[in-house]
Amino acid sequence: MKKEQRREQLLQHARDVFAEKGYHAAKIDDIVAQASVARGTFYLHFDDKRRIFEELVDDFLSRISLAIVRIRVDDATNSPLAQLRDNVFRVLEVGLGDPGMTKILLKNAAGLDPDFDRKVRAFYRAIEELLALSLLNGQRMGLVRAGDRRVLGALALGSIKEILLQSVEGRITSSAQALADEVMRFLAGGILTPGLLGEPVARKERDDPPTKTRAHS
Amino acid sequence: MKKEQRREQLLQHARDVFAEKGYHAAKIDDIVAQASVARGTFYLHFDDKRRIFEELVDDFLSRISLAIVRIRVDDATNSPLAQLRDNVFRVLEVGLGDPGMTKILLKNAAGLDPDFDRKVRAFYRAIEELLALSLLNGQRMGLVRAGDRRVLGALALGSIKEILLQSVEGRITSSAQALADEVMRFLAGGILTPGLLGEPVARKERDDPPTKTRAHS
Amino acid sequence: MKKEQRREQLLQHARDVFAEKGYHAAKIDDIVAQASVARGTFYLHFDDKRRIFEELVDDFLSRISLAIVRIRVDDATNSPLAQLRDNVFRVLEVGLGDPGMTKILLKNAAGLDPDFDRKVRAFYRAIEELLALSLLNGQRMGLVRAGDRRVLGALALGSIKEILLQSVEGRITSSAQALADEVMRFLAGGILTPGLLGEPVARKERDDPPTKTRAHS
Amino acid sequence: MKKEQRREQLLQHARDVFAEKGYHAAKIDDIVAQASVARGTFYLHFDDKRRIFEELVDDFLSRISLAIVRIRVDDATNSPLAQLRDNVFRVLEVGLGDPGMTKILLKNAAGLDPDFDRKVRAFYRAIEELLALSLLNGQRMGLVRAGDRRVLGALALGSIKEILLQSVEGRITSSAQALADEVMRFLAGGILTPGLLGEPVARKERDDPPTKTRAHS
DNA sequence: GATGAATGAGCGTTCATTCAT
DNA sequence: AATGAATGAACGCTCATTCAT
Repeated sequence: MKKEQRREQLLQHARDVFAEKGYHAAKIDDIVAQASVARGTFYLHFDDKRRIFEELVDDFLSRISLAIVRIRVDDATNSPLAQLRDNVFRVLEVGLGDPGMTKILLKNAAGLDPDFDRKVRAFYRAIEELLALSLLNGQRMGLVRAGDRRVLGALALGSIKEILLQSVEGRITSSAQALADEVMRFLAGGILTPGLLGEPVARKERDDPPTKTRAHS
Repeated sequence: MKKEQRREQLLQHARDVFAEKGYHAAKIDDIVAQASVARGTFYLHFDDKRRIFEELVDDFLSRISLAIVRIRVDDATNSPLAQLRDNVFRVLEVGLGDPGMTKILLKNAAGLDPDFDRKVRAFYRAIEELLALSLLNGQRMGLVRAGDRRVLGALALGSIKEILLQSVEGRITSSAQALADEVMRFLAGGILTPGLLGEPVARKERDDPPTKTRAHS
Repeated sequence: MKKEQRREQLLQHARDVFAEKGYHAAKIDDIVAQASVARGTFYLHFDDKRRIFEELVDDFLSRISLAIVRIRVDDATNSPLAQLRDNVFRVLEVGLGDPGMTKILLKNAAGLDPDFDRKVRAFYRAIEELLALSLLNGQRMGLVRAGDRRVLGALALGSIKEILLQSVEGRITSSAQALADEVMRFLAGGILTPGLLGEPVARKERDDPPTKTRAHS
Repeated sequence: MKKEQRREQLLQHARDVFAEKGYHAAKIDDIVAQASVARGTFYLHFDDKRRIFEELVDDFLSRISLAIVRIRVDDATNSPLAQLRDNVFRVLEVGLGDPGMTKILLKNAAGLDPDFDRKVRAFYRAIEELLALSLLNGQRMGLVRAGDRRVLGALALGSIKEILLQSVEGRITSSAQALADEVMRFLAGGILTPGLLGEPVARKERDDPPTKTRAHS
């Protein structure tokens, strides 16, 4: 059990150092100094620098993944909307509960290591796929307005990511509950006073959205 | 200006290399190889690696800054809403016009260099301040619904950032125009069908938002 | 041309250091110190430690290989025996001409690096094959007495290797010419006074030597 | 003696590991893993890595030394030649009986450790001295032909070393008996058909051999 | 005696930066 | 201005050895 404790201790300290300095600026020396162990001890528990980071990221990503529960339309007690709100809440809760990893994942999303970059990219792809699918279902049920699901998904995802980022950087200090409510309010009605932009509701749902191709490369 | 050309050439190649490999994986050797000059030549034009990157970032950030025009309420020809839409459009246009820098700024937002981190942070702070101010004005004019301006700002900012990110990564392929419209639609009415969440409009504007303090550390 | 000189200089110094300390005890620092260049300079010319060593070994082995000329039975001016003697002489000459590499190859013949071990082994195998073949031809021509060619080859090869080893270690100080003569005398008549062991000449040549299998594992 | 058993067990496993991987590639971890003991246990029985290796080498060298019995001219039952043959046989027997140590001693003869290098060198010097002395006696008795005893000794020694090397590497598979006979045949008459090189017997014995000094350094 | 976690000196390698030509 | 060889600080990692339990 002692060994497992050391491991855990090193993981925590590593997380802190990575969060504070970023992957590249975080030296093995920083981690072991913070943990007050010798350099060799680190390699007793982890194969190399990349590995401990990967373990931290894997753990965090799986916690996020577990926080997202696929929405069930036949749930009697929780409406799809309530389930969506719960998902948002749980993701925010996980993120706020581990500010270090949240910061790393949101700010150092690439350029650390080819393998690692791929992993993070795959994670986001999965999220985006799930979102697109949920939005399609939402559209079919009349809960989500018409529009390109990729774009709608990006808009929603971006909102949540930024809320998380500013929270872990201390610029927003609300609770996960309050923020989840804010996000839901945002998704439900934007931030502008209703009626300003004409009638967005009138649009018909389309499976193939008429997105014009971009002009510039 | 032979010298100025060299400089410019190096800047372009450096941008490409940085965009492709990220700051740390981009070696001076890669840059000079792309530019077909000797290694020493690089240092004839730039003090060091950090500096050329900083110059690229500075240039990009100032182009973004120039794209954002403070909204004037007394503009006869353009409503505040139209001005907002123009801002969104121009920012998207700048971002899509320089996918390399956009990618770097959105994915490697930290951990490159202490000085550089500070600069990016300062840029975002400025944007956020401007946003908060604009939102306050919007609330006063009845254009923006009530709510914590920091949170509202983050929600809006995040949407745009994510749209940009997914665009430069090729997962969204609409034009800046179309995307600006989508963003405006989002800000105006969210993505959910109206009326689902009760009456969000009924809330009163509050300068001090009643955000509950977070439970977990 | 300057670069090639540096390379050559490093090769020479590396050879000396390797010869003096052996592969493992030879540190990059030793090599660069001996060459009076900075550590980085080494890596400007060679990929890594293994590589410079490999280059030295490859070069030496190919010089040895070139010294060995396949014996031609139809050579009018040089009898097969004279050709054999020339081969022995040239091999000794190459070995004595590069005592450092000779010492390394004869004393550190294994345990340096898996790739390198394989290379040396392959070299010796090739030599042994050539020897066995030459001995077969010699037997057919009546120049070589009957006996297991592998064993005969090993006996001859071992003599030459030991002569070389003791020469480069300073315990034997004769010239390559004199040593070649000694080796030929040895191959021709051993070291014992003739007639002591009965009639070794009476044996018949056998292609399949009757070597008893060993008793102990 | 529980402790003595442990020691012995570790020695055997260490010998196997050293033989398989060579001194440097053999890690303490490999040895204790083979022996199924904890790492600390190793240091309960041996001072350090060099020591256990030294012990193995010492043991092997002394077994070789014991196999070599000084030739007695006044032995009624065994002629000097028969005693020589017995020596060769016993050395081969010891070598073939411990292929691991034989391989190490013949292939990693240097570069392991300064102290150890010295010890091996001293052993070979002793062998060579003994050989030179025996050859002198042989010459005086008319059993050994004239010639530089150092060179003659090297030629004989090299033959035996190579036979051993190729045997433990599996390229020669004869028994120690058969190989001893082959070696004796070789020492008695070389490998060439008699009479090919003129009359080597005609030379007179000289205490100071007329070896020309080498031309190249 | 046995264990195995902890130690830390040491080394190979990288790469931004300098400078003689 | 241009070149590219040279520099050396810095860092990740290994592994023989120690020591508390």
